[in-house]
Amino acid sequence: MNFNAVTIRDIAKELNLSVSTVSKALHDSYEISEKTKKLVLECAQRNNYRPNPIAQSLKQGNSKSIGIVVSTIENQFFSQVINGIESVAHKEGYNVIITQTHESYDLEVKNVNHLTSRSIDGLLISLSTETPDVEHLKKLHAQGLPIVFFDRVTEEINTHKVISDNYNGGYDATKHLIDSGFRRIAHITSPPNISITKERLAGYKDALTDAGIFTPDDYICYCPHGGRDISEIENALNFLLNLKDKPDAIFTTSDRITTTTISLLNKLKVAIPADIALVGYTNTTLADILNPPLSSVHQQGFEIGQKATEMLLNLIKSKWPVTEFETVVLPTHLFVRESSIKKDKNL
Amino acid sequence: MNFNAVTIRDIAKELNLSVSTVSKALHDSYEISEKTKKLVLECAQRNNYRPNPIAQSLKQGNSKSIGIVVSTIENQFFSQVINGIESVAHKEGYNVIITQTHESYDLEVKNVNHLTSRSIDGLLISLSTETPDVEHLKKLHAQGLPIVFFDRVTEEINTHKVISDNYNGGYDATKHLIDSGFRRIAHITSPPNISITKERLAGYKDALTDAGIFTPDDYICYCPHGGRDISEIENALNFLLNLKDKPDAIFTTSDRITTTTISLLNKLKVAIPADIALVGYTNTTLADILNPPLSSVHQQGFEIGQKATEMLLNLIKSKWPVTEFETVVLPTHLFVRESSIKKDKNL
DNA sequence: AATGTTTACTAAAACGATTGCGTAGAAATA
DNA sequence: TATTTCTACGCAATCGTTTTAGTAAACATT
Repeated sequence: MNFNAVTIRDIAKELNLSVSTVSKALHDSYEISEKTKKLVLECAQRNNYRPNPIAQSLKQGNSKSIGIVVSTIENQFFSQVINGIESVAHKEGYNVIITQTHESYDLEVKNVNHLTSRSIDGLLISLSTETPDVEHLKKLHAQGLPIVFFDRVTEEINTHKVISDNYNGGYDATKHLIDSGFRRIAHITSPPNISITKERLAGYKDALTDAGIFTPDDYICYCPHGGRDISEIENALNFLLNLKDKPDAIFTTSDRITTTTISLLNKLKVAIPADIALVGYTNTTLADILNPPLSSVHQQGFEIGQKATEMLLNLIKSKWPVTEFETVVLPTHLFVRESSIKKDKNL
Repeated sequence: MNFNAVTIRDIAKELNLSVSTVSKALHDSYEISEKTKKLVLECAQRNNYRPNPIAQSLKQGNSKSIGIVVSTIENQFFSQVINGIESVAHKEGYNVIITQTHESYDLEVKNVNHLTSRSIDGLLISLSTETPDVEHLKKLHAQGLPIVFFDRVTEEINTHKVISDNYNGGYDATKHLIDSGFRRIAHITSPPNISITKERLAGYKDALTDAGIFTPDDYICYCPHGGRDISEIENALNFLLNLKDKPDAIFTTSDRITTTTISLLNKLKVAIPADIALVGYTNTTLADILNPPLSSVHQQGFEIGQKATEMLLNLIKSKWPVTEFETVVLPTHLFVRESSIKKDKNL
């Protein structure tokens, strides 16, 4: 049931004009007299006529909408990215269709299929943690669908990418902990297959190496689902807290892992930072009022969204197949709060 | 640039068949011989043919997608609602287009127009705080667009609605504060024009009245933009804290107002709950690890989304104009945490 | 053999908007 | 008056798919 019954044809009938005259009048064509234009416009207004965009899309061969795939919009980083995307897309008359993978590969494939089968003009995607390969995207990319990756990218597809400076984010967070006097710094992170994990981990490792601190591999814990399930982080913490050389600080990646870690440490009566200091990778606007206020690496979510969308729209609008691609890296910023300030426990 | 060039016509040409034969073969019609079907299917596969959904939509008169209008997805309540919406919509093969008003009336009108001009089959909307009237929706409703309101509803349009039990949420929160020994309970809330404000306010007032507590009107502060700007809450708090009969507790509505209130009180060194107790209306998953852990009225966001979508899909699928509408009210749940527990300040 | 039935396909008309081309009638020009 | 030019509009094709209404040819029935 199409609720909007008023078509260009209805107007034509009502005014005893041809369909093409009405269409041209609505487009303010020079071929139509002012009198007729006025007549048509008035009639369209009165009947609340709205051109059927589906018909327009069919005619024009584009849908003026772009698809977004993220893990979950509950993650403030992603909702900030989406705001950035919208700010650019809407300005250019593009609509945005948001889908969530909840870190599942299955859902990612389904969403991508759904989006392309709804005829999007381009795709913005941050890969799911569980995505083992990108064949589903390679095919589309080969067919000419403009794709821009952001946040979690893949090297297997050559296209534009926008990421945070994850390496330096990881380096800075770790160095800050070192500079604050911590030496046994653990790392709880997402699965090792996704790009952000590797990059942040590399930063973490290099900061430690540069400071001459040896860190056992035991200190690095991976959460298979990126912290989707509390148990993943419970396991990691149990493991870390039971090590004979218990860490005195933890560097966590991702919103979910970070906030869940605080929650669990609080529950376990492990004082932050007295017993264990914490620096997270998170964009939550609540970092300031958490208990304790959370030191965190902040990413320019909004800007990432903006940049990615600009690049995507360039691809979409390009008349020629684009072969030169670039990867934009935006800086991260470390906010130091209480959770990483060395305190004497007995103070 | 449509990236998918292969049409049903291409296949027809390649196999020397008619377009209709190909279409029917792809739809496994009984009119087509097995041999031809196999031929067509193989050819479609080989050329990676995918039906153009826009053409299908045009033909079928529906777009299989529903529009959502919320104030902002950064608000966890709304992202939870959206998850609920998606869970139902996707199961039924419907796509979802999310738009944000950021509490602006202008954006609400724009988004609604954009959505309907993108041919949605139905609309799920929570009104913006700044929306003065619903003429833009009345028109569409009159034209037969299926609409379901949730959260912030209007009485001026007769259709399905799904809301939280805001009255009881307000009542319970206030009663809890009273039972905890607080007597001077202020209320910081959204503008008085939106439904949730009125309902929660009524609950707040009744709880006080029922307890025989007189409360001056001064104790009720409205944030014109629903707390979008920090200054709104700063003003409210300044006002409340400078009253000669300073409140000993505050009941706040909405995620934004609640979390900003904590943040500001912390900054002002006003101890929660020792100086001022706090109960908020919020769905943040971080309530537990805030400083202090926040007592809050929790709404069934996911379920609201589910229910609203079920009702919308019923409207969409109905062959007959629906005239009997219902308003579903889902219970809220008060989580008591530290922020509202009476404490002797000098303890 | 004449008629009915089935099989397997095609032609053409939708869906709604856009647009190149054609043209009647008015106006301008020769 | 005859011819050209303009003006203002209509016709018909188009986008890709679906669907209704056919129709030849093969087969079966009487």
